[in-house]
Amino acid sequence: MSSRYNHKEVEKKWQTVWSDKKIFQTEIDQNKEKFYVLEMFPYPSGKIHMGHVRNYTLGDVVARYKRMKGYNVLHPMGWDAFGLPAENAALTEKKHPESWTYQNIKTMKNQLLKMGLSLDWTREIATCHPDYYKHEQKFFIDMFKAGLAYKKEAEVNWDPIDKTVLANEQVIDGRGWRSGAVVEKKKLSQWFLKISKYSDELLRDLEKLNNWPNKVKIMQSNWIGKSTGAEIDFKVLENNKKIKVFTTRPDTIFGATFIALSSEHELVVEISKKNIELQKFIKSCERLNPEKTKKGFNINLFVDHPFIRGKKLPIFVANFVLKEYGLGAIFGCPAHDQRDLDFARQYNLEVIPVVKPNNVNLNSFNINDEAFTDEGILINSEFLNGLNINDAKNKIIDEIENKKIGKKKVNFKLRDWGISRQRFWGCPIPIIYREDGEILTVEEVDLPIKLPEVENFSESSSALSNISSWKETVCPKTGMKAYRETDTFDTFFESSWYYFRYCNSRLDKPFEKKDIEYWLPVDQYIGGIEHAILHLLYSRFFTKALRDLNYFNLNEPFKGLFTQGMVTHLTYFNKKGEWVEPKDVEKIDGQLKDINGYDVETGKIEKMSKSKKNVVDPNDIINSYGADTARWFMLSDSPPERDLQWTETGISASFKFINKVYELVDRSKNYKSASVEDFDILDNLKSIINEVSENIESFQFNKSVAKIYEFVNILSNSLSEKKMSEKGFKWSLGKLSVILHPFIPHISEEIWSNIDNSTLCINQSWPVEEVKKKTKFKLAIQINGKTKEIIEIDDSLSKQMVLELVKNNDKIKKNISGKNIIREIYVPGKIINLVV
RNA sequence: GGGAGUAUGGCGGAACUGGUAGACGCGCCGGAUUCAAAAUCCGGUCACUUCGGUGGUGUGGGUUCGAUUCCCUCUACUCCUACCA
Repeated sequence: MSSRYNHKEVEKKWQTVWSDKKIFQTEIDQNKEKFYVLEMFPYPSGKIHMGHVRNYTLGDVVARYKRMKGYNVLHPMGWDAFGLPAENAALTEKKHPESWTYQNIKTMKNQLLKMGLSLDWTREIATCHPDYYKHEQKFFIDMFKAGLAYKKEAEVNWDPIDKTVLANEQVIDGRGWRSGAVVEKKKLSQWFLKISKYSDELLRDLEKLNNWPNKVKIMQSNWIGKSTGAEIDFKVLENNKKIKVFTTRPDTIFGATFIALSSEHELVVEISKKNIELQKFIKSCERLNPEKTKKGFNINLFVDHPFIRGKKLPIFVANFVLKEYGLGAIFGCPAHDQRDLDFARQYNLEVIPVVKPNNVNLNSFNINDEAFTDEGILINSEFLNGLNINDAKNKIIDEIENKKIGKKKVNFKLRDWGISRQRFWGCPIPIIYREDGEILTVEEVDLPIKLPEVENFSESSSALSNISSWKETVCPKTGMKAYRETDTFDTFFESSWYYFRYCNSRLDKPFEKKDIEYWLPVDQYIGGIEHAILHLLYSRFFTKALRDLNYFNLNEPFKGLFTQGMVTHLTYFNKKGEWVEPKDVEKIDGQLKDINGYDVETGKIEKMSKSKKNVVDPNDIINSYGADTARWFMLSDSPPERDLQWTETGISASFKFINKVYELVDRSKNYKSASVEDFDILDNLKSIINEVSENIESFQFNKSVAKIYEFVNILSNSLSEKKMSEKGFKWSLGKLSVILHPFIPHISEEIWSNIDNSTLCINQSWPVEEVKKKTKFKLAIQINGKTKEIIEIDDSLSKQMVLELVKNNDKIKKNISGKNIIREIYVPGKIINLVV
């Protein structure tokens, strides 16, 4: 494609101007309303991908628009710089993860700079820098002192060949990704944060997040998993010990026919010490999927039924009872729980129905292979008989509390957040273990605990526990020998507070309270749906925890959230079934061929990924078409929340548009026109401008784009047919550059500079146009709801006058001749409907 | 199994609280320009049609003067979650 518009030159020029004039550097200004726009910061993996381009383009539209609307906009960027890929790269390249990371940051920053984003780069952060992570070491110490951080045993994935702990993503089909060895579960003592303390608040406050997608709120709410029920004690006959059970269906207690315990229940652990059969059973369950096979082991002990005198229930160890949920123990009521029923049938246990459907006769109701879990009426349940489920629940809970054998209980699925990672490239946990067994937090003056310098990074140095020179230390108080905690933080720790750090990223404290008060919460956060639960939940927790540690007074970090769709691309594969890169595919005589001339077929449209080879490199696109073209394509057609399909025709359409706009401006330089009546045209343009604004406000950028196409088409048409006055045309071009600005800022500045060389387009205020009320409108005439004719009428006409006009219309006359009009419905400004 | 969402031309997608279905872009067709092509510009483009019309928003039904929009049924696809007692 040829063009006189030189995107490389123009884009570079304006990027330099913005940067030289420090346009995007922001400071607190109490006279202006603030607006904090944030996109989820990238992991510095090497180069930016289309997902980043889409994410940051969306954010930039908001940031530039809000700025032109007069807000004091904070729009920062940084790097989520700790993580496993750096360790892997360090192993293969024999370099320190740090140098690999900073190299990537440099490359990716250059790529982002070329996109022309309105970022305040003076606030840039990299979470792997000690000036960043030293503050989170302080947070951890505060949390530890406040009882929010604690240590307990937890399982990790252990690779017996590499003798290393593996992250979940390093375990592929149960095997270590590097060694291929079958991964073992190993128990280690690890650090946890008490997010569960905030379960209720995290759930409740979701309701206040009005500018969050419902989908995300539902996902978080399910994850927190609140359920109300009861805790009930069962007494073991043989030894008088108590088994505590959690249930959401205490109303079915009279249908209880057995007790089931998880293999890690303390009673089971105790018994299994002396019972080899039980040990074998537990071992055999490890390889079973309980969803397919439910297995139990009868330990020949019984409990008393708390409400039925003399009734004994057998106790099983069962593979379908979860150890992490509730109390690791349940009572089985087979008639009203499918899992219990499956289990009962297998071990010939009693099935006693205690709830029957409302409209079914008691005699004709029985349980076969399907448990009855719907609403109904209590039966076979003494004092509960005849009640509905809800009333029965309340009554039995009262009874349980009266008898002091349990209580009403709210249970959450949410587990505490395990933050220990047995890795090198992460933030060290500031704890030392003294030889006398004391666990101490590192003194504040000794922070940061920096990562060690390591030459020739290798497997053996990939965990801090192997670096004894770093690990060994002395207690600063007593001089006793001590060693450091060698676990590092989960990288979600860094991303849980980076949005606070942007307020003043060079400060010696994590942040200043007054800055937080001005800038937070983030008004618009934008990122992928994949962070719906973990990152966003951890950040919400962190905010509440820091609030309780008196850092500030803020309840929620992100006021508005937007989750964008993925960037997808058609896949290609050859006869051998190998994926083929799009750039290697060519259409020859209607047949797709690869570079070797072999036939290629198209596969599904999928998310861009290296493995499917359907990736398009943003760098190539920006180099050959320019940033504006890439941005325009990202914003056209697809609504931001949906997936965007990358196509070659799409990108060239965007390129065409950019050039068309340039040509239009170029051709209009000597525009001369006799004085013409252009009120209608200008009015139309004005209402288009307002619609562009509305669509930006509601995050429907694809609709803004469509409106801008209309705007440009009108201008282009007016130019060739001389429909507008010189003054009107010049006005329109000015407005065009302004409304283009948030989307494609470079060409926008270029056009603006033709109009006014002394100011910048980014500094113009966003237009709000007054559109005169139309005096005429188009009225659709319907017969029985079907449109037959459209006429233009005056606004001031009464219904009677309109009716007369309509009935005298030739076409309508024909349609209604010989028929009776039963009803006439007139909606002014829209339709008139004659019912015949 | 549980939860959420989506379905409109050849394609991506518009249609405000029910009121002219298909805006805008792509593709395709025709024309202009050109020695020719690319690029560019102009026009057309839901289907059927006896050119009067008729049908049409995944399926079937309902409410209404009027339904892409509201209610019910079914189907297909996508995502999340999963023995959560």
